[in-house]
Order: sequence, then structure tokens, then C-alpha cells
Amino acid sequence: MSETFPTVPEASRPTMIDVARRAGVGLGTVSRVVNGGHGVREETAQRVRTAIAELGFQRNEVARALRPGKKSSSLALVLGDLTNPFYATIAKASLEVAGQSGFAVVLGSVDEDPEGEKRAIQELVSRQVAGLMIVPDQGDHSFLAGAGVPVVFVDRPAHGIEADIVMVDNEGGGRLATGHLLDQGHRRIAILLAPSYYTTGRRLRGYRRAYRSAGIEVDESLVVQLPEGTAEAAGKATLELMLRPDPPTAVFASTNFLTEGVLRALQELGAEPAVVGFDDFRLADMLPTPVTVVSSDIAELGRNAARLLLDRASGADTRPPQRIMLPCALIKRGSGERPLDSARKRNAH
Amino acid sequence: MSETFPTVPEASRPTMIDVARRAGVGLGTVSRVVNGGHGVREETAQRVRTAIAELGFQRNEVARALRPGKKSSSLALVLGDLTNPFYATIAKASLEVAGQSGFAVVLGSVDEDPEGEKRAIQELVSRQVAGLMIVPDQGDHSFLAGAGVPVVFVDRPAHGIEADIVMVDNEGGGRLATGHLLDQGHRRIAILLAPSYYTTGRRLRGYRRAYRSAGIEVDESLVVQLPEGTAEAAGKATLELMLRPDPPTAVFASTNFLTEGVLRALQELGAEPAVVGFDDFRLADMLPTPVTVVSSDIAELGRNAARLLLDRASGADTRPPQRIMLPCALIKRGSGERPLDSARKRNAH
DNA sequence: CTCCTGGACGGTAACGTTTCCAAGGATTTA
DNA sequence: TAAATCCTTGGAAACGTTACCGTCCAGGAG
Repeated sequence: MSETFPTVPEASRPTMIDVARRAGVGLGTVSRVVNGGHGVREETAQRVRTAIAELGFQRNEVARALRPGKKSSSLALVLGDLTNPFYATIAKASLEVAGQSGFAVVLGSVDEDPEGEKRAIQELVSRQVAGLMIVPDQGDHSFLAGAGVPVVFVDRPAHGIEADIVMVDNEGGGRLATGHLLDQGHRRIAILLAPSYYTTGRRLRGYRRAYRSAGIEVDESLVVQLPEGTAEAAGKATLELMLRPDPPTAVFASTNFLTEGVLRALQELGAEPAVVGFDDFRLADMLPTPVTVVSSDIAELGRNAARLLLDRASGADTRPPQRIMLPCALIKRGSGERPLDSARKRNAH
Repeated sequence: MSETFPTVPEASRPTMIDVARRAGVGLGTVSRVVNGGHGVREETAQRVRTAIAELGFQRNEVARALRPGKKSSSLALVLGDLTNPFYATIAKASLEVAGQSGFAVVLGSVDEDPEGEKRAIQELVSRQVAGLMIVPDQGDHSFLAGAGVPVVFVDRPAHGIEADIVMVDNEGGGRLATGHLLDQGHRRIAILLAPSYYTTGRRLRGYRRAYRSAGIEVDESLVVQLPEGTAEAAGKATLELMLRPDPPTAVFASTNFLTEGVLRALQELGAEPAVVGFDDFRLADMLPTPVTVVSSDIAELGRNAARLLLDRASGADTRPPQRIMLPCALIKRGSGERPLDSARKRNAH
């Protein structure tokens, strides 16, 4: 233990009781004033407000949240790597919306660790947050059912629990990207997939549907499941793909980090297959060949999630679980529109 | 008011009292077990642990934090735009460190609004966070003095209060960037500055010192104070600079967003002055001309801040306010090493 | 054998707020 | 004028935890 010490003065913050004493009113009256002042004579309220100002009183949110039913005025947001602009955008947007309603956002960091996620969530629940926004890992989330807290899943659904979900139209996006490449005449389109995310499956599905619509068979050797969702893994896979005897003429990178890895590998290689990425990224338009991407309004994803959660938390929204799906759009910048034969240029290297 | 409603069953979470009842022990014993189990017979503790597991009990952190002296096990982080990789990196790093100690991080978003920042901070304080990490806006922060909460400032100091601060060596970085350009033979180096941040001033100071060391006079018309810290503002300023009769031969962009704006404008213009940016950014090495930057370990910034704050909060660290300064390094990639005469190439356009 | 010591445990008082209930005063109604 | 009603207000209970203070029992010392 640390030494017991004649504790520092520690000017403790004033409480409602101090305010009540100073204003010469009862405790309940102060509480009423602080909460909107209904049922308090204006003159009395004024006196209380004066006392509050003089003492610099500020309500103790912790004590407030202790009352039954009252949840704290915080939302929790559980997501992966904030360094990924995708997640950062969600965080920022939801923070904004929550802030406008006077809600703070508690962040839980998860490092792709399924068990860590559960622990983080439970920590958050124990802090009595009013609601949870989760970008879920794969794995079972049924433990959330009894938590008594509204939950909104973001970007992908979770197993074992029925809850609101806000996501983008991954299948549509995958189809859009692949369809665009097929339209350009590509027949051998590789797709790079991060491991076992839900979104991965949907994007692949879109890829397959685009092929089917075009009446073309998918070469399964061009469907690449990466061991990791990193740029490095994507780069490595790209090298292998392009060095095959029958390389693809186009690549669909199903994630912004993967796109980066693909571009890096191609630059190194001097090869120039067409490339379409999923999710836009900063500077995509400034690379030697501007990058064509399928993109959606990710901030809107975060805003919707926060709004929905706030409505659930306040009880204003009692509809059955909703499923909000945001559309994707194709942004043509060049890399997806490269002439078909440029893919072979690597031989000139 | 919303309708009063025969409230939903709302299976409330089990409390320590439930656990005590189930284990056949007193409330205090449960508390002792939950807090480490000292002074409890192992057999009893085991019984309590069983009951906890059976009921799925989880300590209510809010109630815990209500006790005097006990602060909640959360840190607050107040910063600007999470979409800026600089801030995102700080957030991620501090989240990691805090998480390892079982601390959650509450985020306060501030949109460059000095008054909003104060409000956000006070909201956070009212939530009884154990400590504050703040990337401060300019303006007075003396209101924090009485908050009774340890504060660590990140990236820049604040006025009106003496507190720990973790920052990078802005002046050294500015000097490094400018010195490098001077070494290359540049004599007309423009510097673009975001408005009135503390860091801005230090970087400019480094710029001036480099000039002084080289014994060269600064052309004050090349010191450009932007009205905004955005890429757009930087782009506009760059255009104006380069279209002057006596354009600079090099540009030092004192912020990652500014660097982006500069590059965008130059690309549009076809001009090729040397460029050095402050702070590294993703894909900097993949642009048509890879971008030379002055960079520091920003994650380390966040980690240091969190560690310091945790030590302060636990009372383990009672030293006077510390000032941690992280070094900058120059990363040469090409844009800062362009031959001196390439700046004039624009005439060929 | 008795007294004392100490560890284990149970009970209870806070912490600061919200909410409910009762009481008082003022105003309206019969 | 008396009764009923409304509005305002004060007081107290409760939320779930921790910390403190006893009590009880076992074991050792005298």
C-alpha cells in the first residue's frame, strides 16, 4: 500500500446539498432546477441558479447514473484499429451525433481478439453506458442479450443476438466493382479477401453475381483468401498472382488496406493490371494512376448508428430491430479503366 | 413526458447483495473477494466466486466510483478531428495503454471551438474520470486547476495551468526540414502555417533558426499564415506562391493536411519545387514523387501521455509537472531532394 | 482454566443524486 | 366562508458499492 498521508486539502467539488444550503432551499428543489426547473417558482429557481453559479456547482454524473433506470449519459463504441480511416470516420461521426445530445462516448479498443472484445464489452457494460455501438468481431455475441442495454452493430451483424444493424451494401459494392471490370472487357479478375469478416463474404458474393450476370465462369484460383487483412499480406498475394503463368488482368481489393498493399506490389513489379478498391482513401486520386474505388458514406454509417442508439436508449424508438443499409457508388479515377492490354506491360520490364 | 408504462420486466443485473445471499455470506465479504480477496478464508472466497459465476455478477463501476476518493477507472481524451491520422494515432496508442491497466477512455470531440472544448472538458470531469488527456486549443485552461483531476497535455501546452505535457520537438523538426532544404541549395523556401497553433510557432521558429544558422535572410513574404489548417487553404496559398514573379524553389508544409494541399496544387500546376512536410502520412512514399517528411513517433506520444496520466492518477507519480519531448527525424523520399532547377519546370507547362 | 490477541466475517454508514410523498400555502369553487 | 384543488417545497428513501467498526471464534500465553 502507499503511505497513508494527511491527505491533500483536495478541495472537493460542491454538491447539491451545498447549493441547497446556500440558496436556502431544500435538496429536492435544487435537483428540480438542475433538471429543467419544472414545478419550481421562477424566483426560487433564480436563487438556486445564482447559488450554482457562485459555487461553480456541477452535477455529479456518476451519482446520477446510480439511480435505477437512469443509465449514464454515455454511449460505448467498440471497434478495431482507430488508425484505419474507416474506423476513425465512424468514431468521429458517432462522436459528433452523441455530443449533440450531451452524450459522451467511451471507446473500447479491440485488437482483433475475440476474447478481448467480450472483456472490453463487459467492462463497458459495467460502466452503465446507455448503449453500445459495436463493430463486431466474428464469434458469438449472445452474451449481450441479457445485458439490458440497447446495442447497435456497425458495418456487420453479429451472431447470437437480434439487434439493430447499420451497414453498407457490400454485395452491391462487390458487384459494382466486378461488373465495372467485366464491362471493361476483363475476364480474369482476382479478388483479394481479408480473413473471414462478414463483409468479405458479401463482397465476394457480389463478385460472383457480377460474373454470373455476365455469364462467365469464375476461376476459383483467382479468389484469394488472405491469412491477414494487412497491406503486407495483400502485397505478397499480389506478387504471387502476377507472377503466375496466367496472371489476372484486373484485381479487386476488397479493403482499403488491401488496396494499398496491391498498389505497392504492383509498383514494385511494374505490372499494370486494372485495380478497383473497396472503400475510398485519402490521396487515392493523387497516386501515379488515380485509384478507382467503390465507396460509401462511412460517416453516415456512424451517424446513423449513433442516432439509432440514442433513440433506443431514450425509449423513443421501440420498433423491432432495424437493418439500415447504405448504398455504394463507383468512383472512376483511372486504375479501373486502364486499357485491357496494359496488364501485360510487365513483360516490357 | 413519455407515457408511463408498466415497465418491461427489465431483468436487472445481479448485485453484490444477490451474490452474498446466494453464497450465504455477508455483503462485505463479497466486496473483499471482488477486490482481491485479502482477509477472506480461501474456502469462503471460493464459495463467493462460485456464486459470482453462477449469477453472472459484474461489479457496477458507477456505484464504485461514487465512493469518495475513488475515481472511476476511466481516462478522458479530448482532441480534435479523429479523421486526422495524427489524432487517431494518439487515440489508439493511449487507448492501448489505458486498456492494459483496465482503464477505459472516454472521448471528447472538439471542433476547434474554444468554448466547446471547455464544455466538453467539464462534462468529462463531471463523469469523475480519473484523469484528462487534452490536446488543447489555444485559450485559457486555468479552469482546470480546481478540477482536482490530473491533467496531461498532449502535443502542445496550455495557458493558465501548470501540468504535464508530452510533445514533439517542433522547433527541432522545423529546423531539420528547413536546414535540409537549405543544404540542397534552396534559398527561397516558403513555409505554410496553420493558424495560431502553438506548434505552428515552434516550427516557424525552427525555420528561422535554420536560416540564421545558414546566415541567410528570411524573405518574410514566404512565411504564409493560412486562414485555416485545411488542405484547401494550403492549396490556394501554394497556387498564389507559385504564380508570383519570384516563386519559392521549395515549400515546407508544416502539417500533414497542408502537405496534401500543397501537393495537390503543385500537381495541378505542373510545378516542381522541393517539398518537405511535417508529420508522415500514409502513402507518402507512393506518390509520383515520394514525399520527404519530418516525422516523429506519434504513437509514442499517446503512450507516454497515457502512462504518465495513469501514474499521476494512481498517485504513484508525485513529481513536479514533467515535460516530455520526443525527437523528430527526417525521412528523405525524393520530394525534398529534387534538383534545384526543377522548380522552374513549370514554364514548360 | 482464563485472558488476550488476531483473523474472519457481518452489518451499517456513507457517497450525491433522483424520486416519491406529504405538508403547507395560495387560489378557486361551491 | 368553508372546502377542494393546485402548485410549490422540504424531507427521506433508495441506487450498489466500499470502508469502517464491531463481534465472534480459535488458538496461544500466562
